[in-house]
Amino acid sequence: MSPRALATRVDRDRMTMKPELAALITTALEQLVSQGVLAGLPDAAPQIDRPKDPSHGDLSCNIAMVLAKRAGIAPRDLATQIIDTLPDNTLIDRCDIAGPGFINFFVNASHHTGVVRTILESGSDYGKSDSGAGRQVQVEFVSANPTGPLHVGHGRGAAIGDSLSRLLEATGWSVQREFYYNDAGQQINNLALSVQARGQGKGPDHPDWPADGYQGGYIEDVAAAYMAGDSVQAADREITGAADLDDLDAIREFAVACLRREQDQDLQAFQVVFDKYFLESSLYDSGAVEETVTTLQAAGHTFEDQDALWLRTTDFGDDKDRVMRKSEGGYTYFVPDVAYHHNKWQRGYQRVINEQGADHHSTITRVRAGLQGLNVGIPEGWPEYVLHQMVTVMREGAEVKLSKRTGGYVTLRDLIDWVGCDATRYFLVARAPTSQLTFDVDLALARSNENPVYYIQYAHARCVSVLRKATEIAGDAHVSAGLAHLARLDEPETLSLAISLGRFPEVVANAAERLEPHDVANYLRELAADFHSFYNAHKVLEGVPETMQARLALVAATRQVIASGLALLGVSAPDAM
RNA sequence: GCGGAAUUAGCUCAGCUGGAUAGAGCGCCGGUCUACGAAACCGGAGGUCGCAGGUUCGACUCCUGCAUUCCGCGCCA
Repeated sequence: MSPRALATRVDRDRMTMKPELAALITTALEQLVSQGVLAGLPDAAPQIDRPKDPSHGDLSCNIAMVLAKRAGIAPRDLATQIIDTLPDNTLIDRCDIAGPGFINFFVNASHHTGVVRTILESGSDYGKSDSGAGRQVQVEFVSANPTGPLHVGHGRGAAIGDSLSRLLEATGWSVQREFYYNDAGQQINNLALSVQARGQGKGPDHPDWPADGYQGGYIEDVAAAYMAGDSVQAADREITGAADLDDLDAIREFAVACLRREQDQDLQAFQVVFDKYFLESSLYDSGAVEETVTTLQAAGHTFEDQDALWLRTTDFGDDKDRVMRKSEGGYTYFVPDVAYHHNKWQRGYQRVINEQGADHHSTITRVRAGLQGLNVGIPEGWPEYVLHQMVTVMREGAEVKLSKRTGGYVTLRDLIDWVGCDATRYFLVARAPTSQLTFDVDLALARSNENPVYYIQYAHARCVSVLRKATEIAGDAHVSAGLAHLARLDEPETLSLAISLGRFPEVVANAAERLEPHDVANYLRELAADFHSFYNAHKVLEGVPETMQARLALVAATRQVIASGLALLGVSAPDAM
């Protein structure tokens, strides 16, 4: 029977250990309050930790120390009273009081091994929760300008943003992934001028080369395609090169289509899919930009100075006021930005997360200020931001600064070509976004446990290999049969693997809550290590049948959790390597 | 100068809303296959958590100051 088939069984109590214990302790505290020992309950639920040292039990609680002072009782004495008052239960085998007043709980082994049943019954649903309750959240990420191929920074944004989206989905949110296309600003004119210049045979060294022209080799490709009358499929329409170097509008349209297509192909190779592409130009077409300006003026947050129109962002915490409309008449970028975010709000997204490079940090205050100025009820901290720091690429001990395609920055495509999609995604998401990231190409290519991607994927392949072998020996009934013998999973390596499997729902919930997907990457590394230790210590396909069956069930559960965890990172879980 | 981020073992990094003797991989030293995949495992050495104060039962974690590195600071996006 497959794990899928098992999932039809009665839905078990999926409550994890921490809240279960917290409830027991709260009951005890209520009892102590009614006995007059305590004056009242604490404000928050008791804090339950997993101690690092196994001799401190499976779970520990500091509540006695927290309440001791207010109760006028020594922490250790209060701990004793809490333990004595704890209701009867099957979760806890015994408790200790340790150090200054920690209560250490030793969980009944059947609760550890029982997770195997839960995992096999839940299948890919194991680890998911519904804390999001189906609420909508929009995640905007990548949002690169269509002026060149995606660089490694966009890659990091793509990896983090997509993984965040997956985490939010796993915790019950309804997620919309959006890409904002800056197709209307000055940089697009520079793009068109650059293509025009290339079409005229000029290079960056030519005296008439545009001032802020794009110098990458890809511009030559675009110019050549334009002159050859090639057709480019971009989003919903097809653009054909007009081959007319005087028609700047035609060049612009064609060039944007070319680069947009290239970015789409990069994202496809990176396994990232967006629900919506939002075009900046549409904000001008719909009048939303004008409307934003009018609204801000009407609200009295603007002033004119030196022929320019300014927004008094200092009223909303900015360190200086910002120009909205330049003296030459055009708008600065942040006006459409405000209009865009207002549009998100109007679309009903009460929660919006923007994932961007930290070099855009200064826009946060500005955009939020503009939104506050609109006075339409948008909360001060809206939208949320996740900022990632820079990525540098190392290869053979030296920083890589050049890319063939761009002549400059290293592209996402370069990384995918060098190390593959899986390794690229893993490495770009495995560090805290706030940390600068060094992408070591040689490490990502290594096929040993110095490379976490292969280490984790290898653990998955090993699981599959053992399960396959077991099926060859005696069909596929072993796994389900093992559920009756989980008590045999009692060796230290086996139990610690089971305990790690039991942590998965906490890890997912916590990573989603904190918007930090790298927690999942770290967890998987540890889980794989636990599995490899178990695997080396105990032969699965030997010994008495009941033990073998129980271990097979454990292996099947491990395979499921590794696969589910990797899926949250957008990394594949191969059956063989 | 202002704002943001960072500073933990030789290297690359974890450290969950403050919790017990600060963890992992690599590298280094030493072990484990007539094989359920050794792409693995086991053991050892290695740290004043940038510095100095403060908060408290308790600080890598919170607060203040300082130092260093990175990123922003345009009528660019």
